[in-house]
Amino acid sequence: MTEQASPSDRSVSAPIKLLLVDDHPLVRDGIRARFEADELIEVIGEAQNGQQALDFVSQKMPDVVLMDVSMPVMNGLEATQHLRHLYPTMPVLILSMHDSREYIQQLVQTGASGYVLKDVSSDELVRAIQTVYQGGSYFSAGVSQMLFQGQVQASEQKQALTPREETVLRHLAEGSSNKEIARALDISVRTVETHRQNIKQKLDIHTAAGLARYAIEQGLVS
Amino acid sequence: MTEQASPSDRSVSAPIKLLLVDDHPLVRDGIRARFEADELIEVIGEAQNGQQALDFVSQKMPDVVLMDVSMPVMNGLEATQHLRHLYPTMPVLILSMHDSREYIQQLVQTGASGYVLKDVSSDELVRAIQTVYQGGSYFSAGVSQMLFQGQVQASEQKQALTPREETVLRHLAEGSSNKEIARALDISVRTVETHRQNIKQKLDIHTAAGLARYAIEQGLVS
DNA sequence: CGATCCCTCCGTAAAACTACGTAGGGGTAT
DNA sequence: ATACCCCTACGTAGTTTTACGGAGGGATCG
Repeated sequence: MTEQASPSDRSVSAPIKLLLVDDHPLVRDGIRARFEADELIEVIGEAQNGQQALDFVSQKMPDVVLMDVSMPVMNGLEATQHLRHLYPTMPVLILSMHDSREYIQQLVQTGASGYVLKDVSSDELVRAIQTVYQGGSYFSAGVSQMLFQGQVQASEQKQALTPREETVLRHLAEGSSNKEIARALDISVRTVETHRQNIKQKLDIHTAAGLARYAIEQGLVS
Repeated sequence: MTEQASPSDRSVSAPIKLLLVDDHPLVRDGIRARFEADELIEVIGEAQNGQQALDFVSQKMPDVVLMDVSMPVMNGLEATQHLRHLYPTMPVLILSMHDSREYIQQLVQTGASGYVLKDVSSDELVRAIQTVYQGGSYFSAGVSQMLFQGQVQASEQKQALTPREETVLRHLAEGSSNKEIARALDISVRTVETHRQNIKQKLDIHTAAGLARYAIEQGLVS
């Protein structure tokens, strides 16, 4: 009978206060609609990008943040980093379409409490939210496998790209050749090649197409 | 007082029967939830991919098909082509995340009655459905501009890829080299090269990264 | 049957990319 | 000042991709 809602008496007291972060109104509407009839979860706010999410959290503290990854202005990865820094205990559940390993690992290392793919059912989403609210971790089927596959060597290698490398990668992913990138950035082709080498080594990707794919998944282009 | 519902008396008789085609349960749930309270539109079925959509349409004729583009098994473009062929008058409203020109033009030329981006509001989606049901066309803001920009020269060039070419492109966009693709498909490296050449020529793209980007935009991968 | 398209494979040559190394200059942190 | 990282650039070598050409077998359609 305390005022403070603790995980164990959640179902009989206040619902879980959820902040919804996704740039697609349709997706937000959908999730909101699903939770409207649900007494365990209450959507107390929506945000269209990471920046709005941070603003909202600073005003009304939600219990859980449900976060899309690819968004304009500030993407889910950055937003999660900030959130983790500002509110270390606030659970962030990632809602994403992508199931690539590098992607997920990066987010988990950043501090996400869970990761669900957008092809989950509503019911599974509810379970995931409840789980992270109670301090646990939740990962969709398939996601967890990937995490534990290459965890050992992956945890220390995945290095962040330097700003310049990111620029080169962006151009590359748009379909430019080394020569074109060199012209655009006004540097030598050899330098572009060097950057490309370093990128490939850091990401452990070995084809131009693979790099393009990675860049797009990261939201670096288009 | 006729049994047959005509566009003009829609609001006082039977609601618009809608088929929902999207591979993400969350999106389907969301749209369905939005229309549950709406008496003008009734979701009479859902499909996770183009094949299922065709199957459903052949059994229960919906008034409008709301179709996502990037889906496994059979994507929205193919499905729309088939639908247009089988049921020339059935309105197909495309619901997509992508706003690239080639993309939209291809779909419109295929026979889609409308094209809305996934960042529309629910209300706009309702208007779009009503519009195409009544025989009109509906395009999100921004989309229509693109359509009329480069309409002239674009209408005759963009050739469709053959199934085999699409398969090769898919592998390529996942980051595989020609050698790896050849092994995977059990064909010669030279054949893969030929396919790649033909793809590049058809799409007028000249780098592996560009092809990967195109494939991802088309929803061929991940 | 002829025409056409698709898939398969090859030759040749140039261009681009990959892989590994080295290295100087500039900035920054300790 | 020393160490470290980033950006720049080059050498060399091998591999892959790009670009152009031709060609045979199989399926389909008129």
